[in-house]
Amino acid sequence: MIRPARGVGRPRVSSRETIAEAACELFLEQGYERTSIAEIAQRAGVSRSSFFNYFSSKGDVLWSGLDERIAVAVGVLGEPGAGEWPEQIQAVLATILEGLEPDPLALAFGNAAAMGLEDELQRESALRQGRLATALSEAARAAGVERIRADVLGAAYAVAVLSSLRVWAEGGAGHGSPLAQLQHALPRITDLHWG
Amino acid sequence: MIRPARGVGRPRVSSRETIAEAACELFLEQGYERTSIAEIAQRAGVSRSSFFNYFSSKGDVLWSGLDERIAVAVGVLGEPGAGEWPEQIQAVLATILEGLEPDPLALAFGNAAAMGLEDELQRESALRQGRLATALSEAARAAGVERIRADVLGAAYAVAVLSSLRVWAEGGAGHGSPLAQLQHALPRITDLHWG
DNA sequence: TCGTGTTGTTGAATGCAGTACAACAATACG
DNA sequence: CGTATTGTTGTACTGCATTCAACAACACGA
Repeated sequence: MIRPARGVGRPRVSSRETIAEAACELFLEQGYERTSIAEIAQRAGVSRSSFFNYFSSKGDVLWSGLDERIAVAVGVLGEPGAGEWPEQIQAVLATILEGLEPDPLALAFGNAAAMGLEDELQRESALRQGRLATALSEAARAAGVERIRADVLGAAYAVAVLSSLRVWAEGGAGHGSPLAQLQHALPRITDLHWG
Repeated sequence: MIRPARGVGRPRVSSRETIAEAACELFLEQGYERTSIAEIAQRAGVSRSSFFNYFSSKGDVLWSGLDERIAVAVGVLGEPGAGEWPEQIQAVLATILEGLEPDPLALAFGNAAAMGLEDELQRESALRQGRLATALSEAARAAGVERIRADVLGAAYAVAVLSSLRVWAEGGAGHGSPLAQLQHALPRITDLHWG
């Protein structure tokens, strides 16, 4: 994590927010692929080296926010007994989307065409979906659910989370909340627990 | 596509099979990440440039076989009326795994640890799963299924296909067939069509 | 036999992502 | 004022992927 500017050592000159803003501007102006890290750094007023002090990759600018939330959720799902009841699982999933504000990722979903991001988003979304699905499946299996059913369950929940996020972001990320979308989707999946 | 060696023009010196074999040898010896395209080309007896005449990337060596099958399936799913009945969808999915023989991808699944491929496989599997899921969801929606249910349905079917492939390959890819795995998984999902 | 068109091979050059690292700058603290 | 700590920067390097021009090997017809 990034330490506070005040304290020991040289204070930071920039911030994740500043760099992310510069990056998003460029993504909108000329597309994601056509924007190099060097350009982002230049617009943000730092060196290319420093970019990597704030983000580990270009994609990290878009995904770091969601990734942190997913990592927390995956951690919780790994604890014993986390997959016993549908309510438990659904509560964990809610924490992923809870209080989510418009961020670079939401902007990317909302302007995927302008940024030339359709493929990239599909690709990276699938990765997060897979991560979540795996954790969910393992939690379900630990609770005694048979493997294939657990896989289906995990995939269904994971797609619901990512879909909710996408729908919310495509709508402009100003109106409503991704949680509302999720609450609408979850009941359909609950049936899968028993069958 | 690659044209036959006999015909007009200079005949090919190598083949996808030759290069794929060289690549797999190196993957097993020293891992996937640690193997550069230059090394693969050298072992296969061609230049680095020529590698790209046969494969579009290092990952393509592993995935081109499955990608072609998925592309066909996605094309079929895009035709009108392709998602009307569960039997239709399941028949299309069967064509993806039908007659699949041990190939670089199966070898990779079976030796993921030795090749240091766990992350890469998770990542790339998720991408294919997402592609399939999208096509399936759209076919279901075209058949009148409500959106969220269609998404869940598509995700469930897609994970079943990829899981079947993985289970088969992890078992050595010699015994059984991935189709058998799929036949075992599909009935659990059929319920989702009606709810 | 000799062009000619077609196709495959090769090397060189380029741009970009990501990593490693050493030199240097700016702060707090004793 | 020295020292430890932390942030910034430039440089160099590896590797992926693309582009392009030059060249090589074949079939075919004149």
